Amino acid sequence: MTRYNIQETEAKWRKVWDDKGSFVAQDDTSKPKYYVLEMFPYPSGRIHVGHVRNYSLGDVVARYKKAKGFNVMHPMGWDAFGLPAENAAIENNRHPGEWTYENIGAMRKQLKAMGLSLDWSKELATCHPGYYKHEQKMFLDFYKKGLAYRKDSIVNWDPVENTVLANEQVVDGKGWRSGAPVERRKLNQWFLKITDYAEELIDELKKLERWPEKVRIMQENWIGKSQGLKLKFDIEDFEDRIEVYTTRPDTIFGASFVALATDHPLAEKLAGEKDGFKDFKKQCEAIGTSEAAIEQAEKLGFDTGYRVKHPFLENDTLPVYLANFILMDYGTGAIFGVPAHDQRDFDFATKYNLPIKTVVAPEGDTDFKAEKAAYSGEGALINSQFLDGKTIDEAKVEIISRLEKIGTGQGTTQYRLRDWGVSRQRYWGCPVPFIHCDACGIVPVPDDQLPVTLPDDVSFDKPGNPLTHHPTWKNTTCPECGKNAQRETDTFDTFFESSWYFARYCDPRNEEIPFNKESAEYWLGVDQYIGGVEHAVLHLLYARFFTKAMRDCGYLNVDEPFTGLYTQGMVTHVTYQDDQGKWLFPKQILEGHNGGLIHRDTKEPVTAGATIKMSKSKKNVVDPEDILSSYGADATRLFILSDSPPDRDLEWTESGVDGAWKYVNRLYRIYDENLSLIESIPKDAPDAFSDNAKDLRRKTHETALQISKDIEDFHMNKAVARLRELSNMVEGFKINENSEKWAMREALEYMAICMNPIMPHLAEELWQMMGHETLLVDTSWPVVDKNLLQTTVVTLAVQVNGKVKSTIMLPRDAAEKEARETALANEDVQKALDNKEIRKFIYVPNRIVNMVVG
RNA sequence: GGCCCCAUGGCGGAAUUGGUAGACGCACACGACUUAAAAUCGUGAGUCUUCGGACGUCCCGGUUCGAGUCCGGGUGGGGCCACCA
Repeated sequence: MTRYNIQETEAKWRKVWDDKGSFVAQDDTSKPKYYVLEMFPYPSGRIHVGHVRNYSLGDVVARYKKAKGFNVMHPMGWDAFGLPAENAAIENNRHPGEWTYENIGAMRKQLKAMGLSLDWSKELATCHPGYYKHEQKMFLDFYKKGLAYRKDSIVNWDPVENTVLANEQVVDGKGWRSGAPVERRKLNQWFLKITDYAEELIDELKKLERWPEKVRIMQENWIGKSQGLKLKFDIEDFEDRIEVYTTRPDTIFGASFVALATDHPLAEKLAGEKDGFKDFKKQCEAIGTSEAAIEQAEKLGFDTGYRVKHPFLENDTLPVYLANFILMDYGTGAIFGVPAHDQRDFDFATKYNLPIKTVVAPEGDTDFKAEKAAYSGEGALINSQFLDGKTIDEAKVEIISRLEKIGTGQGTTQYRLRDWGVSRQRYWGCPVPFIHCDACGIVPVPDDQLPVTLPDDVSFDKPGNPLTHHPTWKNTTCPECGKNAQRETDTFDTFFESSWYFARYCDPRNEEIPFNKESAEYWLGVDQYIGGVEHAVLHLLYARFFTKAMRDCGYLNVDEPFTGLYTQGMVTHVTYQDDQGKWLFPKQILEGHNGGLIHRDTKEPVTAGATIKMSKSKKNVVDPEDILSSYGADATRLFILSDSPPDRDLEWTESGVDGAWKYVNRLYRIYDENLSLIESIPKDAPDAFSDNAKDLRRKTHETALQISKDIEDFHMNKAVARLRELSNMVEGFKINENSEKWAMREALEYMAICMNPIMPHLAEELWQMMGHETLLVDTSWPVVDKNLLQTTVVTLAVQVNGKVKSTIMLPRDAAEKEARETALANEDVQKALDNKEIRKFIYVPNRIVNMVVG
């Protein structure tokens, strides 16, 4: 018996595929195309188990679709700009670029060890000037189209690091690295007008049928479309009017105050001179930006002393407050407060002793009063003059139409979505291609001067943006007037690069064009995109927006980037701690003689804790490189695809990988032991098959069919189970005659092809062992003979009063009479019937018999 | 607080979409091989049982000849968003 040498064999086949260019995609319109893409990795230095899961899943799809006759493109690249490179530069005194490219080299090697069917000829890195050049041009085109603009905005500013922080980098109101309290600062920043596409982005979600419902709902909520009313209030003794936005215009008669955001343009005008205004503003700003702080924050108000006229109540006026809970960047930055029907307004009114007027009552309770809390449920209008008795929806329509008639209000659609701020005060990103000129203002960099490249000689010894500190880089001349001017030193948010890379794979080496338009229109949208659900909103929304913006700037005629999306679950692992509570790596753990866990070196006892997402801080991580080198790629892939459905969390266990490894070896043994038996069998099928052979053939064809269904549904765990069922049958199959030999060979061939998406190296090796001259990767998915699938005899359950009492054998599609006779002839059934009268006889052919007895 | 998802043996999970619950695997037990262990192979197992059966898919109720699956109510767990008017 030969032993299966995993390392050698796997390396051998990877080389063969590589030398033959088996996975290099060509534009070929004679075949249906299939574009498989996994979210590209950030080159942090090493791949982690999440990557292994992501790329194993994608590879199953890519290899399967190739076998199914599709022209498959399955490329890989690197999301190479980002903060970690700068942090590494600071810590190790290295250039971010050098660090990044070194990491790419290391990770490419790791990925290649997985035997993925990737087209490496299309590899790209977003930090390459040949990549970001096109991105700069794209931004200029967006600018021309009015999709990019500058405005003042409030940002999280770290006063120690001298930089803007993303919301995620603010922890408990402090900078994540400096620990300094974050300030809110107004900065002039670049924005992309994603809000222009709010309607289309929300509308086209409906068309993305092959996206998880969950992700579509998340995007829908994020965009947050709401129907409402904009309404202008006249202020007594003041020339301006206050415009408010509400989604509950029906409650207008319950309004008891109007409130403005503290940074509303009118705030200063109305209250600027008043005592205590400055203190009030300071108090509001002191409240942190963290969620916890906001939640605990008390409602604060400042009475401006002004009053507005109620649009329907002649002599009624409402006080105008400034309030800390009103957001300037949603709606109009002003509201009318209805304490009885909005909890925030209720809290505010209680605090400042404002009237609480109930105007909506639950059905059948017209005397209802919202006394302890706001009531936001269904009901009918009360205390509202001409609205009384109407439902909320009817009242909304009525109010909007009346106000539109008198011209003080207008029904509007509002979105929660904000424009995308893309400026970052960072070095390792794509420079924003603009020039600041004292005379001409903001001037785009001319096309022939692109790309604006990053300087190599940078230092990170001072906090803040190295581009600003660079002695010469920002000095340039104005393209319009020729005078001295300065470059923009901000770089783009790194979500910028990932918003269009899927198109760049269509001619990634071309420096002249961002992508080949014709080719991109052939390949896009991505038929199957796979990645973590954590990108459900940001990346996936930005990429959708970019695609539409590129379309409108004439780049390509595609509406949506990803027609199919799959979001995979996380990989978890048990945590380990020693007696001192120190976290330990799984590979530091051994099982002691008494069954308890001990430390591999110190032999001290160890406790196993919760199973949670792998994280470096809890040390519950395994290094894919260790796993790949000891178990090989096939076993690793098999394990990761085996038990858990891909959208759920996967618990990594050492015994699980071990089991997968055993199965790889077992499969090899099955083939090795059977090959000599079937060697001499002629290619042509025999005229007749034994029953035994027929059973195997049925299982073989059924398995091929099931596995293809399972893969198409992303039920990789089920596909593995089917494969194991077939191999179990093959293993126990006794060969007595030629037709059985023939069926055995067919089973082994089909099984190898079905194995290929999951364990490609082994499958290729077995294929060769069976004497095939061509490669398995170039072999088509097996043809399923539907005639073999149906058995002539079916086993079906016989129930008495809904409880299974026995099973009977019947010819397929047997008539009811025969079913009844066979069922009644059954001893167990007779016993259960106990001579009682059969009141009803139910027979569903090939499914079930059920008898109801009295 | 809002929106969404989930609940099946000791564990991960299957179940033809309303038709024999527990496929496939992990862990376990016993047996074979071995001086022994590992590896490998074989056998067993939802629970209780007076060995006739009875019960069983988080709990309560409903629809149905028949419910893990559908409907109503609850409990528990998870995810996303969150002062969005």
